[in-house]
Amino acid sequence: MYVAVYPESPSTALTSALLSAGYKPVPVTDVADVGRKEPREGWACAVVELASDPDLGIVVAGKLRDEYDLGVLVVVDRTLTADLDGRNSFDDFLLSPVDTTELRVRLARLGGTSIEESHEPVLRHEDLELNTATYQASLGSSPIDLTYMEYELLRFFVEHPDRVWSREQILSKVWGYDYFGGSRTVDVHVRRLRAKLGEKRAHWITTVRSVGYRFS
Amino acid sequence: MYVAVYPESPSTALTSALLSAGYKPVPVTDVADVGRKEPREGWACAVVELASDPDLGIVVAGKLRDEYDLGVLVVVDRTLTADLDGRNSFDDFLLSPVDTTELRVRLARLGGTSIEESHEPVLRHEDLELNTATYQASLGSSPIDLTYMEYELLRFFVEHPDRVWSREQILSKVWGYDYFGGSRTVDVHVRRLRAKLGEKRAHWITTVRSVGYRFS
DNA sequence: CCGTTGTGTGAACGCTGTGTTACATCCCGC
DNA sequence: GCGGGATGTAACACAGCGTTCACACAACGG
Repeated sequence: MYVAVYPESPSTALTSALLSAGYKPVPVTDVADVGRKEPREGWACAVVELASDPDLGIVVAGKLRDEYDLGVLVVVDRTLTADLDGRNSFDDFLLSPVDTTELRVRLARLGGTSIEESHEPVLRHEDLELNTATYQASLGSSPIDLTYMEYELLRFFVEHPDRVWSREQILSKVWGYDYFGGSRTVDVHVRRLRAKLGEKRAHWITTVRSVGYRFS
Repeated sequence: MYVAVYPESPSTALTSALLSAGYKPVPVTDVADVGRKEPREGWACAVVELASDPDLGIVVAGKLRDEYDLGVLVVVDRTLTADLDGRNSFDDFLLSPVDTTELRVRLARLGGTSIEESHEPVLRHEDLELNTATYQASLGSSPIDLTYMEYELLRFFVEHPDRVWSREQILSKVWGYDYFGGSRTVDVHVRRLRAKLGEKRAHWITTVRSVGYRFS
């Protein structure tokens, strides 16, 4: 995980914090240097330390983000925090003295799954996707049409895989604690789910005889 | 600029920092309380303090973001920072003790993104245009005549597409959180909207049976 | 091999949720 | 106050869906 660090001579505190967080800091002298020194696997993100020339640092941050499409974390002295107000040329910032754990978490948020994706509450299982915000489901690229109870049941399974659930447990968890109905209801819905999942994926729901069902 | 603050009894340090940053903190007891106490102008964002029960706080943060579409800032004790790693149920975080300036900048960054959108006087969806300044709507080049409630409902949908909204959520967001009326009201207005949108575009509003409506 | 028990499957039933219409009420300009 | 449009509410019909039933089949033990 290589991280481009500007300016060329970052504080030793920042460098050691980056190292102990598991990153390899690479100092760069200017924006173009980021292109020249880019490692084969690419940059994880960039860190810009605002020190002697805060305004220049802000500009560099913007260029790194716009021209190189990097996530940019700005490290700012506590006394200069107000300078960041209204700026949007960086993705996140951090006050110095740097807290190593905070640095690690913020870099992980930058580098990890993009913010857009993480905004969507999507449950996945292999090529199945359940978008809990839109109540839409899809297998691979093709959407599948699930009724309300089918969706709720499948969501329960995806959220609680790899263990056996009795029909009574499933009824109380999916249909509600106060539900009184025959346990065969679960059977029928499981069957319909299997049918809609298709032959290849029907075995995701395993019958455990005289116990219940398991999803995996 | 109202800010929903969870849990109900936030630390005095946080409260005073919010006040001196120019925000009005409103303590909420739980997720549903956010709907009940929502001011007319809406929330600027939400702040969740992780204290006695960090896991619960994380869950609440996620619900505030997903169900109420709020920007969520989490305040975490330095010793608990690592708990945030890998979590994505919030938009930003802040270490305590709270630095007032840092708080102000981070809240501005949170609110700023949504303000940008709402500052645009014209909302669009495909060939639909809603001019929020003049309260006029048009499909392609032909203007359509919407009543006040129709306009407000359509605006809500255009501003919050691609997710399901329950009738209760729509009522509280469009009609006002203190509105008590039958949820069939929503049905009827949705129907009127569909009629005015025309046959070709009526499906923009999808019925999600036993859940609500989705605009996309 | 048979009897029992548990599960898959298809069809039928009944109910809930929704679309739709009609009507009552409210609001505002005249 | 009157008229007309906008909005809320009630009533009804229907489609979709969940539940139940009946039966066939599979699994298991003796």
